[in-house]
Amino acid sequence: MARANELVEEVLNEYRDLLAIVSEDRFKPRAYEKAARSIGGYHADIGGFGVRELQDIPNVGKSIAEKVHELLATGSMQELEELRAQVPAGVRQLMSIPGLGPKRAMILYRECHIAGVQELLDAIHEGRLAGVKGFGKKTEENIVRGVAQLQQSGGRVQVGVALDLAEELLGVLSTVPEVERATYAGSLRRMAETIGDIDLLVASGTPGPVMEAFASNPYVDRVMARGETKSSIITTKGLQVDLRVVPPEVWGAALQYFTGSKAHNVHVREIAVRKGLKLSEYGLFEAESGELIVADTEEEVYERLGLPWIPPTLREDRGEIEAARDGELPTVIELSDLRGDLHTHTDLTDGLAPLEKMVETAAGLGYEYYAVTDHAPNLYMQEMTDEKMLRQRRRLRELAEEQRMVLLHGTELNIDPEGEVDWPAEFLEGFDVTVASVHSHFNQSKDDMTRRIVRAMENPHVNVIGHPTARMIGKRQGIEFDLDAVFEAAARTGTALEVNSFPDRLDLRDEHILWARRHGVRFAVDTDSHSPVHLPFMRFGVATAQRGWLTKDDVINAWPLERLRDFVARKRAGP
DNA sequence: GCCGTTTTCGGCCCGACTGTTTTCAGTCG
Repeated sequence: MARANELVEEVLNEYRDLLAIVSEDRFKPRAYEKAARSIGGYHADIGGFGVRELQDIPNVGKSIAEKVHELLATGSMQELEELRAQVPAGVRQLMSIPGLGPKRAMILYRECHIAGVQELLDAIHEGRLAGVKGFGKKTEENIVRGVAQLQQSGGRVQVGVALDLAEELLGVLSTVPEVERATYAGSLRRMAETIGDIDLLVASGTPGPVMEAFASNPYVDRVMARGETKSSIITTKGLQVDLRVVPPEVWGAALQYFTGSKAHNVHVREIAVRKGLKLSEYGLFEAESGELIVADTEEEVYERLGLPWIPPTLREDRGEIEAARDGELPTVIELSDLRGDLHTHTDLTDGLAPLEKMVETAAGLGYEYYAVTDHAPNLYMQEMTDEKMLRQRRRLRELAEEQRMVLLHGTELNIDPEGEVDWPAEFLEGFDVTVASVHSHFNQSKDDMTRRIVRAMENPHVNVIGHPTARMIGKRQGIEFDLDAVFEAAARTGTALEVNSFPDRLDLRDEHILWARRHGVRFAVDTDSHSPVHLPFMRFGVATAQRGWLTKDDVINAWPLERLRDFVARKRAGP
């Protein structure tokens, strides 16, 4: 089961939104937001916590602890229900439109009785917003554009969300005795960055009980289709899930078929046709006789087509089939190849856990080394000082003595509009490794942005560019720069580009990695963890790296420590 | 509502941007 923390975080965020809509107090909603974040990132499962234990969580006081406890015990919160009665869900939905916040959502509801995105669009088209305070022509245009943007990403969820749900559902299905094998296929198995619907595949000789269990599982909102071997549901979170049950002996062919992508499958089937064969979800057949050749495993299917098994993350028909045919398929990086994480935070800045807790959790993952990279002073809100940084370094060196894992002291620098970073060279010298990122002035011109990032990479003390495009999936486009110029400079200056593993970033994204790789760029697959529970996000970064065809040789934190240190030292030494 | 080397009140991350505003509120990162 998912931790109670995530449920509570979600509920508190809803409470925060509703409070922001109805309340004049700006700080109360903020308090709930902070509590939600602290609970979501808390290292322990709060499922069985009492009020006293809840209050030990930072930013959770008596009042919130009592509400959370009520939620855990009864499944609901009295005061949330009261707010829900005051504010229709559609009003909160208005806040998902970029540029529209709680205040103007409330104006729309109070003055125009608008309680939904479609109602808002209708009102704009009918000119009913004319004269409403705070809604001029420009604002109307922005809303229309914002809604279009929203609908474009419509219905798709981040891969992390889909994966959690898929694993929950597989947990349910695995309790059915008739299920021999069960897994997820489709875009989720390919680890695409967003998922439109989840495809589950089950091997079973008796589909009936499997379908029954699927259609009546606790996540079902409604059953869309219910057949003998194929059913579709909409979950309570609005995501569609398709289940297909196949006979165990055709597992491999079915898995290959339902994993896709469509383009990959079309291409593979063409190869089959040229060999006088026919490939379907039921197996690989002789075209003439219809005789079954293989269906048991994916490996056999590919092998009979003259191909090695192709990792699902590569199956996008981006040249992987030709590469496989020619024996040039890269051995893509695996999670187990990662020797360390080079971008992580603690509660010295905006992380949620102390240094000791982060280090302890990372050590449990079996890393050889681990870098702590808290924010640098120019991100003013973090209130970093030289003294705080040096004190952290001393503590880290102490901790290192009790560790088998090597601890590296780093920082996440801020790339200012001119491409300068926080500290002078003398101070930067003291770090083992640094990440530098764009955190502000996102809308510089493309040329200025390119110059800015290249300038930062030319700094001998900048080793990794963090989340290079600064995009937020489904929320923010990301900055624009000349990709070739930046990738060329990264390779030339010996600066790694990050593959940020956070499921709402995945930055660089797969296409950019493929592109950068051709310039000879090195990469760092990092989690940017702000809590111990973020450290396992590495799997998403690794999947993204695979989708960009990276091998362990391309990734600096898959290197032995000495090679990594040499990478830093060479850059500092200069050309 | 939370929190405390500003400690039981009075702050709360600061700055930029945008649009509608005539000096600022709302929103976002």
